[in-house]
Amino acid sequence: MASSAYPAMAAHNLELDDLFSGTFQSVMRIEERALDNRYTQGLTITDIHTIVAVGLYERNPMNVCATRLDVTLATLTTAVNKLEKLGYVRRERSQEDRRKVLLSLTTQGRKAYRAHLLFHKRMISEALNGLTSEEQRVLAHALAKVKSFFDARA
Amino acid sequence: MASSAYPAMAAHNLELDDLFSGTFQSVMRIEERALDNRYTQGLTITDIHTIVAVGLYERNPMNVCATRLDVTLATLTTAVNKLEKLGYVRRERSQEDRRKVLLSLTTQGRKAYRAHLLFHKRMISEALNGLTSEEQRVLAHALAKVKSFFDARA
DNA sequence: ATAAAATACTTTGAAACTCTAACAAAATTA
DNA sequence: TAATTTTGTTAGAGTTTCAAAGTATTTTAT
Repeated sequence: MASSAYPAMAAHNLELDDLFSGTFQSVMRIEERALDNRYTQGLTITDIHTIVAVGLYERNPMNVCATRLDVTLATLTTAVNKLEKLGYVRRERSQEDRRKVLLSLTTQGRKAYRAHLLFHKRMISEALNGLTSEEQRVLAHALAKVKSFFDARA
Repeated sequence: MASSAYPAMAAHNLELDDLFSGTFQSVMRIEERALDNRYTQGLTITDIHTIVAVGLYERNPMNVCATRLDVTLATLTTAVNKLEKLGYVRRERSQEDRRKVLLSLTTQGRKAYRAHLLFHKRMISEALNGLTSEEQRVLAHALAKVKSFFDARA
């Protein structure tokens, strides 16, 4: 299961760089496995990300969702084609601006959203159980820092 | 640039769960942008991961590299086809066991490896500039714990 | 010793995800 | 009102991945 693709070392010798890559990959793998849920059956990680980008109780134009996902409109169109056919996402023409296609989640789509979110929260909170609250604080602080650093140059 | 696809919140309100997803995506995006380096031109993230899995001064059978990457042999075969053609990776039949194909990096492959590694280290160290070394220690410890938690159920 | 099974890898064919470029429709601007 | 911009879809192609079938080599069991 290839914990990290980088040479194996004792945990205390792993540098932060390797830890970040490794941890993220591990989380991703687990996330994929959680998709045989009753509410997310037959969906891929990409589908879930699309559902999340549509938003729980929002009606967003393609535009907005594509930006959230950092993909082109063409990509989102095909993604939505699938999810609309499967009954997770709804398409409506905007009345104010008839160029726009507004996306929203169906009831089934909201169930999938919540199932994924719940799983995610549970995973993370279990994983963090072993940490002291000091460790949790530092971890949150560091992650926020790393993220904002990267976002600043994106 | 879609920092996270999840609703925007102030950094201090972000939960660890969102931080993980968000940070991960941000790092990935930046990592991709760093690939127009002199030594990594024309390579994708996947290619870099493959190069890393081959190892700097190792001669590993396909088998081992595929496991490190958590992909099938078929997948690795096509990946190596490309990298061999481009001159980053070398294939040799093992003399001890002629079923085995041993992979190693060419000089060019090692340059790409080092360029990527350097970039990565620099990114992370810059990003963590604001943390005290004590905080960095705690962070490393916390990440290692989280990672091992996830690996245990992979 | 040799037949059967296992191992290591490649090839083939297909699916998922992505993009660019060309197109169409509606709204805005000149 | 004509030109431009915005919003989205379609068409065509590239990349990455896998499962299944096939090849070559080694190991195991008889």
